[in-house]
Amino acid sequence: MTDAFPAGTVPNRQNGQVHLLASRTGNGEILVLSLDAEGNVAGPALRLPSHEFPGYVLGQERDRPRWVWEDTARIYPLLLAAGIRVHRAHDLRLCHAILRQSSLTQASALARAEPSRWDRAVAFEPAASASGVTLFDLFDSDGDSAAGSDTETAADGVTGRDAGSAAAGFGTQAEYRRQLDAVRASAEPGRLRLLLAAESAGALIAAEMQFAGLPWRTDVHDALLTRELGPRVAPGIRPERLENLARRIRDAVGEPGLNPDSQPDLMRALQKVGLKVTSTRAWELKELTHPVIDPLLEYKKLARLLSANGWYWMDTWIVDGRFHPEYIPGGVVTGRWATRGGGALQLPKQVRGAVVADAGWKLVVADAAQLEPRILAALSADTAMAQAGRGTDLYAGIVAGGVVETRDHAKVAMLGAMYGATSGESGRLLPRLAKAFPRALALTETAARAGERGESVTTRLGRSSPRPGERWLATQAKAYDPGATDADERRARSQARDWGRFTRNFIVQGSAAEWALCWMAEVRRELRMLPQGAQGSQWAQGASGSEFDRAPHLVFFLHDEVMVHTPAALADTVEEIIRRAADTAGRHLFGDFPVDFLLTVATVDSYAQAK
DNA sequence: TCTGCATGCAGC
DNA sequence: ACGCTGCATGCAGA
Repeated sequence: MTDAFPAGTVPNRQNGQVHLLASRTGNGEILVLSLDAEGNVAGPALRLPSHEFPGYVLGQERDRPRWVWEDTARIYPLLLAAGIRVHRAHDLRLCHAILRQSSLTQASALARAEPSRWDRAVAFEPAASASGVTLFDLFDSDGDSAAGSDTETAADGVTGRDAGSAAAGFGTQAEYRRQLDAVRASAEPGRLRLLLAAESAGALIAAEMQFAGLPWRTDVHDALLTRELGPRVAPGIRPERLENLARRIRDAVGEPGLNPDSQPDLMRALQKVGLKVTSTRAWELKELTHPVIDPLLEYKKLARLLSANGWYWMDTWIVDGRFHPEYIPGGVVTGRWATRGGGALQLPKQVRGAVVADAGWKLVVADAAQLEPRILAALSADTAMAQAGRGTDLYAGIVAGGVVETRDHAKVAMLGAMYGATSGESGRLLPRLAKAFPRALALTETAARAGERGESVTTRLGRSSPRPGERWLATQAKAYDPGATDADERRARSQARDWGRFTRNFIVQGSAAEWALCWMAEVRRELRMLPQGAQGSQWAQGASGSEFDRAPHLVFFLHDEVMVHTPAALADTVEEIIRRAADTAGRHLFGDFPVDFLLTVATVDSYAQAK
C-alpha cells in the first residue's frame, strides 16, 4: 500500500497541508508534533505514555473497554493519526444531544437542567484540521468552554484521580452519570442504550472512514473528464466541448454575446425566441421543442460536471489517491449523517468510475433495498406491507399483491406516503395504498397530525424531533387571534402542514438512520474480528502503514449504502458479514417482527460497476 | 470587495 | 405546495 497518505499524518481538509503529526514511537509513547502550514515543527514535541489516554475504562464489555469521552470528532482523529484504533466508545456530546431532546427522557435531570457546556455546539470544529491543536490542548485545558465553573476536565478521569465532587458539576464523569441516570429512568432504556451505542459507534466509524479515505484514481477521473469535456484547461477557461456547445446555443437563439452560465440572460434569450419558460431548470426545458434545447441541456450537464466534480475538485479533495470527506454523525435533525467537503453526499453516478479498488483489492458495495418502506412496515407492525417485501423487491411485492399496476406506481405512492404528497399521481394512488396497508399509513398520518399540532415525534430507538420555534408558534397563535385575517389563517395552516410533513418523514427517515447505524456498527465489529484484522497487534506497525492498509475496512457510507475496501481474497467473507449485519440490525430494532431487510451487494473493482 | 440570498442540481 | 441534504454560481445590496 503506497498511495494511502503516510501513517501518522492528518491532511488538512482544504489543501492537503499537514498541521499535526502524531506517531507511536518504539517504546510505546505517543509523540505529538504540531506543524505549521509550511510543514515546520511549530512547537515542542509532546510525549504521552500510551496508557494515559483520555476517557476512562468502565470495565470490560465482552473483552473490550468502552472509552467514555467528550467528543469523538475532536479526539479520535488524533488517535488514528497516532496509529491507534479504539473498539468502543461513548460519545458524551452526541449522546447528550439525543437525551436532551428525547421525549423518553424529558423528566430526567439531564433534560431539565439549565443549558450547559454540553449543549453548546462544538460539532463542527474538526480538531484534526485546526492548526496547532494537540492532545495536550484537548485534555489538559478547557479550551472549548468559557464557563468559569467548569474546573473539572476530562483529564480527571484519565488517571483515576476523579473526585466524588465531580458529580454535581459539568465535567465528564458527572455528565456520564447524568446520561446513565436518564437512560435508566426512561420508559425504554433498552432502546436508548442501543441508540447511544450505535450513535457512538457511528462517530468512531466516521473518523475512521475519513482517515482511511475512499480509493480514488485521479488518472481515471482525468480521462473521464477529458472524454466528456475535452482536454484539461486552466481554471476560468471553458473546455473545448463546453465552448462548442456555448456557440451552438448562441447560434440557436441568435445572440452572439449570450453567456449560458447566466440564468437571467438565458431566460431572456429563451423568451425572445418564443419559449414560454418560468425557469431554466433542465426538467422544464426537456418538455420543449426548439433547436436550442438539445445543446443547452448538454451544456448544463457538462457545466455541472466541471463545476461540481471537475479538475479543480479533484486537485482539492483527492489526496494521495484517497477522497477524505468529513462525516458528521448526527449532523441532520433526523439522525442521518451530514458531510462536509467535496460534496460526498452527492457523489454523482457520472464520476463513480474513478472509485477503484487498489491492486489485489476489491470494493464490496451494499445498499439496503427499499429501506424506508421496510422500516415503516416494521414501525407500524404492518404485516401485510412486511409480507409484500418478504424475499423480494418490496415495490414488486406491492404490484404482485394487486395494490397498484406498476412498480413505478408502487414507488411513487410509497414515497408520497412518507413525504406527505397530496396531489399528482402520488396523491391519486394513496387511497389504494391506505386500503392495502392501513397500519402503515395510519402511522404516517398520526406523525403528521402530531407535527401539525406542534408536538414532537420519536423514532424507534428514541430520537425525538425538535419542537417548532418561536416564530412558528407565533404564527399559529396569530391565526387564533380574534382579529386574524384570512391570510393569517392560510399562513398558519400552510405552516402547520409543512411541519406535519417534516414529522411524518422524521419518524421514518430517523428510524431508517438508526437501522443503518446498527448495520454499519455490526459490519465494523465483525470486520475487526476477522483473523487478518486481529492478527498481530491492534496497533499500526509503524512505517509499514496502518491497519487500514492491510485489512478490510469501511470506506464509504451514504444513508442506506456502505462500501468496504477489502483484500480480494476476503471479499466473499465481507459480503457475508454485511448480509448478516443487516439481519442483526433488523432484530436489534424490531425483535422478532417478520420483516426482511434485503440488500443489493456487489463485489467490484469500480464503484461504477455496482448497481 | 465582501456577504447573503436565490437558483439549480447532485445524492438518499 | 413532496422529506432530508451540500455546494457552485451569479447577482444584489452593503
